[in-house]
Amino acid sequence: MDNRKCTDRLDRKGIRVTPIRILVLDALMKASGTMSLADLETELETVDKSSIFRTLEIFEKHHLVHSIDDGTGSVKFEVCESEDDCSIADMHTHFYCEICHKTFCLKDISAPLVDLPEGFSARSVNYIIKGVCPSCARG
Amino acid sequence: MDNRKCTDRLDRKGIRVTPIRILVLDALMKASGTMSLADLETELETVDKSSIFRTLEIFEKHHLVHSIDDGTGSVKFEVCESEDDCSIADMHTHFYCEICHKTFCLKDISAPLVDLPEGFSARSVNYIIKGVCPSCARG
DNA sequence: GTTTATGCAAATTCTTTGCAATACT
DNA sequence: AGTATTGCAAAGAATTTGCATAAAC
Repeated sequence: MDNRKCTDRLDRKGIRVTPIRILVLDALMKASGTMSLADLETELETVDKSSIFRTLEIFEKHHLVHSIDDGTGSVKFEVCESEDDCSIADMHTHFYCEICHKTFCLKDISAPLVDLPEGFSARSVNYIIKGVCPSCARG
Repeated sequence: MDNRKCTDRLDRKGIRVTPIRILVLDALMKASGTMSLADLETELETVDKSSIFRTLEIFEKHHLVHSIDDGTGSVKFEVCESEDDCSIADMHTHFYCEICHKTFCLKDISAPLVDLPEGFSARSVNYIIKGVCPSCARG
């Protein structure tokens, strides 16, 4: 576990460093894709669900992670790409496979932002494409 | 209530017509925006939650309605625009106001569809922009 | 010593299912 | 008669909160 990296990042965000916060952040940073609260609970056996929940709440408020709702009924979390802020430009496309029920982060594809009618102002974008992933299409 | 219009539409989709299905479809067609199961439950006092749920399930399977997950924790439903099918091209942009917690259908703005990497095939798109709506921005 | 974080348990909310009763064909 | 639909009740799943304990400043 890269304790140092996590500690630094928490520090820079002005989030007080605690063992649990390091564990949660580390798990998220190591994750290949997104993680749900349940995923984190499974991975961090020793840590209580509510602690993880509140940790994620803090992380999100400080724009260290963002949440993605892929329509599966459980919200997914992901560490923000850019260190400084989690802007709209930072949001990328997600793909949900209806066969294997996995959510893929297509980090190279940023979420499109359409022009909104007069008066609407955007703060974040949730862009999920659902369909069949390559490995499910094969087999 | 425009009984006739609902009956016709159900017929054309090959969905057996029942009083409840007419009620649910009518409520959805009259709605200015999207409706959650809870919204429908409130509006159709006499009808049980589970009946509405199963009705929506059937409607969705027959592409008469589609569901939108706006990340609020309750799935919203909406009658498909095109009579025939509810294709990707049919999906439009939704806007969720973080102040008043309302979901707006921007029917004129179709949901963008990015190019996916080799192997991924898209079946539907969920595109939600979150921010502040005109009336909340004002007051 | 006061504030903040954590764990446990339980409440809430939303969704889904089992089953008996009813209505339709 | 036999199938499909509905209501009631309750199960499930995910999220959220209250409160007491423990840790940090």
